[in-house]
Amino acid sequence: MRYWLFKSEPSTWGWSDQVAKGSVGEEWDGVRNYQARNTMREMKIGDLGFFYHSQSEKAVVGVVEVIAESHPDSTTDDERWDCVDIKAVGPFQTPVTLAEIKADARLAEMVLVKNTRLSVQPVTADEWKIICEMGGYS
DNA sequence: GCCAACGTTGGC
DNA sequence: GCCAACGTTGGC
Repeated sequence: MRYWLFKSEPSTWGWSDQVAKGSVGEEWDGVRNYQARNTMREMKIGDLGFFYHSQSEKAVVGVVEVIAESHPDSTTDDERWDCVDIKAVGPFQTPVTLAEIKADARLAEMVLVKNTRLSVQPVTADEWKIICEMGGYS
């Protein structure tokens, strides 16, 4: 079991949109970046991920689960682009902000901090645990 | 709204 | 194959 982070602008596709899809979930489509795509290709069904709101909010707001492994992105005919499907699992009691993450020395090596522009990222088991605790998620 | 960082494209 | 130009993302 591995852990990941999915970044989205809430105005385009937010946590509430993801929740509205329920257990059916939704494609994490629209990714046009090789590094992010390669990360998605490593995902397995049952892996968990953080759902992060970029732009105005800049916070981890909930947890999602991978429900379909990498497959062609239905929003393009370009066969270079794949994506996975995810469903919402549950919200954080308290969103964990980027500022809080940056303020915690244990999280200084997070991809979220080191490579701010990457939209799909790996998260280590330690980072996962720390952020879940910060968010009151169990 | 600005700007830095980064990825991609295209000319040579 | 290199590198300049350009476009996009995302934090501030």
